[in-house]
Amino acid sequence: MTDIKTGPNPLFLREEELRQAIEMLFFAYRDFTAEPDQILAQYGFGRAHHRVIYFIGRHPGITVSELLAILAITKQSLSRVLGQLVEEGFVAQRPGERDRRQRLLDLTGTGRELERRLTENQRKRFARAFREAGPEAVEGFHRVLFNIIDERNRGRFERREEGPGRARPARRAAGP
Amino acid sequence: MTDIKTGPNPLFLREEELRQAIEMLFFAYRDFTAEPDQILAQYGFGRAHHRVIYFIGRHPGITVSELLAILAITKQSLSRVLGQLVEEGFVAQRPGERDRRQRLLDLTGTGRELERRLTENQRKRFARAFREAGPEAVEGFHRVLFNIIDERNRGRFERREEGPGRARPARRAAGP
DNA sequence: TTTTTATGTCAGTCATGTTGACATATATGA
DNA sequence: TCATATATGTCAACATGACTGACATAAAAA
Repeated sequence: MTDIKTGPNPLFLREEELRQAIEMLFFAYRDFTAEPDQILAQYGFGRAHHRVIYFIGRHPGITVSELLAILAITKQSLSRVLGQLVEEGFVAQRPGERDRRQRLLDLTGTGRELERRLTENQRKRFARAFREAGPEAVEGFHRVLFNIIDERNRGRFERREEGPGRARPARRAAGP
Repeated sequence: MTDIKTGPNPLFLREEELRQAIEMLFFAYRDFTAEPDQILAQYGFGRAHHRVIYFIGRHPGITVSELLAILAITKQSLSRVLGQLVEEGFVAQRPGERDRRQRLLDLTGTGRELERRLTENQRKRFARAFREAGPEAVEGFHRVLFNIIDERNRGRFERREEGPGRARPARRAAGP
């Protein structure tokens, strides 16, 4: 029943390693969002505004549905936040060209400015962490975090080694 | 003004790498908490309850102040959540021995059970991610995430290579 | 004995999510 | 062309988990 010759129980070590990972993710996420949250508060905005600004900046001309799909919130939730951003001049909208029901979203100058200010903070935090941890650690970080994400959400981080324009075939559901 | 001979602008690549990291953290955290959130909902609890249960399980006999320090929320916020957990029999309290003002907190059997159920989910997710990414990646993940956390919160993750009981000297504030 | 500390409580507010129901304009297919 | 589906918006109500501010109590410490 009892291991002989082994020092501390390896199952315990594994358990401890996993708990450390869980806690690190908790503290990292909290510290990672704290400073942007403070900046946002100056504008009367919250973290939800940051997410909207971020993804519009990342995907100029994104539609409302696409944004909803990324954020995975209800349209009612988005509407409040997005409405404020439009009204206060951080986000501009224009009708879709092929489909005029769509609202295509873009950041205004002011919006880009705020986006830069918010994201620069988080970029710098990662830049520092990457620098201090070294390039191999960065690769490892990427690999682990990629596997933490639900499979259905990994598409945007897929490494494309294939030639351009070559759509990757849909991954089969796990199985033989 | 324009780089000759270099392919894609390396500054752009770096920017892209940093943005990917930012987004991965967002999606990972969301997916990581989604399943426990669903379990909690069955009990009428939320993520805040999970955090309280988790840290009481991790530090049996923890005081209210210590818990507040870890969670970094106000006592009013904690009080609601903790109150429910006590009332519904997931957390037990006893007065401190040396200081009878203190409330020492422990999980009950039911509490431990729920804690296990919640955390097992997250542990498994990390176990799978670690397995698929490999041990070197795990080390890298740890190094990067450690550096993402605010310095003042890193203590709990410090690798202690020194002998037991040997307190590590406080790190000097950066500077010459 | 006075002051500080650990904790609790009441009351109100805010940000961000939810559900459900219904409205409108446009696109698309039979 | 007409019917249906889609993209989006809006109103209303509610839940969670944070916040601030003010005040209360018991026990420890000076």
